[in-house]
Amino acid sequence: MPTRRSYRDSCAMARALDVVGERWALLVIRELLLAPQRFSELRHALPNAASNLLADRLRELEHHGVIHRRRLAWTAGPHVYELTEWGRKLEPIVLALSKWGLDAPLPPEPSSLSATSALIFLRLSVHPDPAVPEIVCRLDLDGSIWTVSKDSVKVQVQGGEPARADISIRTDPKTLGSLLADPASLDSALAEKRLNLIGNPLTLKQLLYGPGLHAL
Amino acid sequence: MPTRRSYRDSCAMARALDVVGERWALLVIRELLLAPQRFSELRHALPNAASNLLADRLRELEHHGVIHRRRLAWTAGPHVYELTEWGRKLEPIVLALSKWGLDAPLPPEPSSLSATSALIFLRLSVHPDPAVPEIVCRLDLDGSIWTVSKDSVKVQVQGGEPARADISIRTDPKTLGSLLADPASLDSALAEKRLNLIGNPLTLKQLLYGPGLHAL
DNA sequence: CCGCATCCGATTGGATACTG
DNA sequence: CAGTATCCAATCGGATGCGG
Repeated sequence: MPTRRSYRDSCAMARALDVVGERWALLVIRELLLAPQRFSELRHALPNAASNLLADRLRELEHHGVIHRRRLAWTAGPHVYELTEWGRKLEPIVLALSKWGLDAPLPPEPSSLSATSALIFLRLSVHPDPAVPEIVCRLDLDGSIWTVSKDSVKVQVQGGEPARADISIRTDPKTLGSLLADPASLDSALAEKRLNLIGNPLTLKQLLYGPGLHAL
Repeated sequence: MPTRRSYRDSCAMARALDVVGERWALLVIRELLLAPQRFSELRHALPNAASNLLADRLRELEHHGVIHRRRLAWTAGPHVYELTEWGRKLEPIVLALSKWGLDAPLPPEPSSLSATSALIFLRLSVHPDPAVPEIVCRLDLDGSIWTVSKDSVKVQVQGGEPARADISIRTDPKTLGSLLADPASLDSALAEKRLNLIGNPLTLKQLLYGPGLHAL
C-alpha cells in the first residue's frame, strides 16, 4: 500500500521530499545511479529493507516519474528499474549528501554495504592524478564486472568489461570500502584473500591513493 | 520519544540519512538556513508538523551535532536553534534539492509556505543582472525584516534592516511566491493590497525579474 | 504566551510467510 | 524471480495539558 501523505508545503524542498523523502527512497535511487537494476538486485543491495517496502517505494517513484520499469530483451525477459531523466538529475545531490555523510557516525553493526555504494565511495575518494597518464582497472565486485579508469583529468566508473586493463582485481564491497578508508589495510586484504589482484600492486595503489601515496 | 532506527548501511548516504532522513528534519534545517529560530517560529513556519515531532527532531538533530540550542541574552531570555558548522554544510544540498523539486507536482491544497521558503525561492529565482549597478530592497515578510540586494555579480538575502534601500515592500510568503512564479501577478497583488510598495514599481520588477523582464 | 510533554487513534515500517 | 499478504511494532499526527 503506497504512502499518501504529503508535507502540504508549497516550498520546492517539501515537494521534492514528497517524492523522494520517504524511507528508503533515496537509497533506491543511489542504487540506480550507476546502472539499472532488477528487483532481486535491489533486495540484495538493501538487505535491511523489507520486500514490501521496496515494492511500495518502486511503485511510488515510478508513479512520480523518478524511475521507470523497462523490460529487457523486447518482450519476455526480466525487467529492470532505471532512473528517468528527471531522476538522473538527483545524482549530484546524492553525491553531495554522501560527501556530507562521511562526517556522520558509523551505523551500529552489523551494517551492509552494496557494490554501488562502494563504487560511489570510490568515485568520491579517488581524484584525478596529473602525475599518471592513465590507469584502467577491471573490477569484479560481488560477481559483477566494472571498469574503473583514472587519468590526469577525470575518474570514471562504468559497468561492463574494459577493452584493455592495466590491472584486474576481485573483491567484495566491504573490503573495497575499508581499502579506500585505510590504505594500510591493503596488505592484509591481499593476505587474507579478500582481495585478489592481477598486475602490479603499485599500480593499484596509484589508482586508489594517487598523489596521497607518500602518506604511507 | 526520539527515533532510534538506522538503515544499518555503512554507505555515507545512508549515514547522512540516519541523521537528516527522518520526517521533517530537512525542513527544519531549511528553516534555519537564513537565521536562527525559536521553537515557536519553527512551529509557525511548519504548521503541519506536530509539536512533539518538532521537539523530537530538534533533540535528535542537536544530539547528532547538526544544530544546537543557544540562549539569547546571556542567561534567561528565549533560546534559539541554529545550525552548527556541519549543519551549515547542508545549505548547497538543500538548495540543490529545492531546485530539483521545482519540477515536482504541487502539493494538495491547503498548503503552507514559510517566510524562509519564500526567501529561498527568491534566491533561486533571482539572478545577478549585469545591466543594473545595484538594487537594495527592504522586505517586510510576515512582520520580520529582510534586506534583499542584487548587483551585477551576486544576489543576497540577509536578516535585518538595510542601511539604505531603493525600495521597500511588505507582503506575505505566498504572495511573494506567486510573484516570483508569475510576474503578471504583480499588478493584482498591488491592487488587492497583498503587496505594499514604497518606491518605483519598475525597480521592483528589475529586482525580481531582471533581464527576463522583456518577456512581459 | 512559550516550550515543550503526554495521550491516543491512524499510518507506516519491518519481519516473515506465501503465491504466480 | 518478482513481487503479495499478513501481522505486529514503531512512528506520525492531532489534540490537549501544563509548568514557567
